[in-house]
Amino acid sequence: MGISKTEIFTDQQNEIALFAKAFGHPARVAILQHLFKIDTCVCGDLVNEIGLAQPTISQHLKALKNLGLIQGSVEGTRVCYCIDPKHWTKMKQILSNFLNQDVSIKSDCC
Amino acid sequence: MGISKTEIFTDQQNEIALFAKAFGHPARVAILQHLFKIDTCVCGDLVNEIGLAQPTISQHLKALKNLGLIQGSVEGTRVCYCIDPKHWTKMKQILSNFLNQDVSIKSDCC
DNA sequence: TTCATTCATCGTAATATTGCAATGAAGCAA
DNA sequence: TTGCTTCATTGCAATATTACGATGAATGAA
Repeated sequence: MGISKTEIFTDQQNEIALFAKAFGHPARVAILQHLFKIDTCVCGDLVNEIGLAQPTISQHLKALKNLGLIQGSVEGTRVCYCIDPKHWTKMKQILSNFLNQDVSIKSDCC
Repeated sequence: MGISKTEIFTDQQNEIALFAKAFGHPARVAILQHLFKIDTCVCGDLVNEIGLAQPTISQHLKALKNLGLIQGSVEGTRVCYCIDPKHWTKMKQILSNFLNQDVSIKSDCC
């Protein structure tokens, strides 16, 4: 009913899904790519860089922050965001494990 | 407005988001893991394996199939699903490229 | 043919997500 | 103080997703 029945899945499955959902929107992909590109951290430049309204960007940043993938530090009236390397690496390992399951070479289905 | 503004993002960003969305639900993660585990293909066993109703599983399978990640072949009254190795590999490369962006080692944000 | 099995599709309800205008909170400058 | 800037939050509308009962299509068995 529009709500995922998380309780019938393993913690691992739910964790993979949670992380994957973070990348499930092009705006969040763009935000992360931009944070990677410029090694100094950015703030509201993301609003100019990506063509979405400021509240929308703020919402996406919040989602990424809640997952721990980015961190923000206040600098006067500005807020500086950057990748959180530790959590990014952890997430990367979890997703890579899932993606790298071996595809058995038999090409035929059934 | 509930609709992603895909037009303001690059094809690459939209593609990453589309694939990631496929893993953004634990049921689809579970389906894929099960298809990997048993190397012979499965059909409605997925309904028993995962605790969701048959139409729900069917819906998730359709989503995965539309992305090309799995393929299904009819066998009498049954339908046999399995990973599509070619598309899986392609998807894996696209997502890995994104995940493996270098985290610059400077730990401090701004 | 009739019946049972298997799966897809339809229709619908409940919830989630996306997006933005309006507003609020916090800092800095004058 | 006032005003400006920057960002977060609130509130709401539009759309998407998730889930399942009911039904339909196709096959095989009797």
